[in-house]
Amino acid sequence: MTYTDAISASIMALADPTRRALIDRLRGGPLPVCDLACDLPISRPAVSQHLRVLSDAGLLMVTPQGNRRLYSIAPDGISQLRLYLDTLWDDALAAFVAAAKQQAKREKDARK
Amino acid sequence: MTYTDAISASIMALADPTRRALIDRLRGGPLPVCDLACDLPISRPAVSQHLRVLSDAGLLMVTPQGNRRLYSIAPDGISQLRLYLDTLWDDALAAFVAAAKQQAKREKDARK
DNA sequence: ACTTTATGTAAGTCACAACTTACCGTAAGC
DNA sequence: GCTTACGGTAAGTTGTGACTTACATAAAGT
Repeated sequence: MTYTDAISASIMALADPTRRALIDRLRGGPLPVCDLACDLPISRPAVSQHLRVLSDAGLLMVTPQGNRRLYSIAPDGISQLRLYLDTLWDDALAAFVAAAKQQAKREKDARK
Repeated sequence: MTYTDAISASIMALADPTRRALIDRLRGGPLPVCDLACDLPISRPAVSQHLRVLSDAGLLMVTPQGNRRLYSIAPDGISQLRLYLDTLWDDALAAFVAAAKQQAKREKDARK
């Protein structure tokens, strides 16, 4: 289960509101840093640092294009997170159903 | 899109490694605080605080049972996160495909 | 009734991460 | 070649959040 480390990095990267804003801004397609920074209330270096974190987590790709660097969402990174949540959801639901059954059984026994 | 705030709280709650450990520990079913705290390297109050954060984020449910409080994963909370990631993945994939097409077109034009 | 067990809350400490400014490359445009 | 956009890195500051210990509460056991 070494894959957990990648998941960990992804979730921690997405935890910051500014970084989620960046991700949401990239939903439409690739954008250069200046476009991302101009409508955020923080400095451009701060944006660069956030982009670094997101890239390291495997959530973003970079494609240098002449003078600029186009950032875009990496579907693979999102996919891994989805997978993690899917198994978590399965387990949670199974546990929920089991707990409900157990509760019903207890109530039935109590009525006797 | 007020739902983003709930998502925000969920992701930030899951960002902490200790809290993810708690969640993973609860995959099997409900557990009291002492069971959760005993195999973690931090104090029990710290665990209580983490459980509070997870509960506030809608990721955990509590069912008091006599002396103890049983914590369990709230499927609804996980479900909301899954939904968020699903739309994000859809957008990311669409953007990826669009970018690939655009790239192919550029290369075709360049060959002429 | 008293003690023990299980848990939450308060207050204070400390490390870290999210900023800032300053600086350094590198590709375009004139 | 110089200047101007674009963007990453370095170093320093600071707010926040993850701990700690100490205390409070409430149900169970004896």
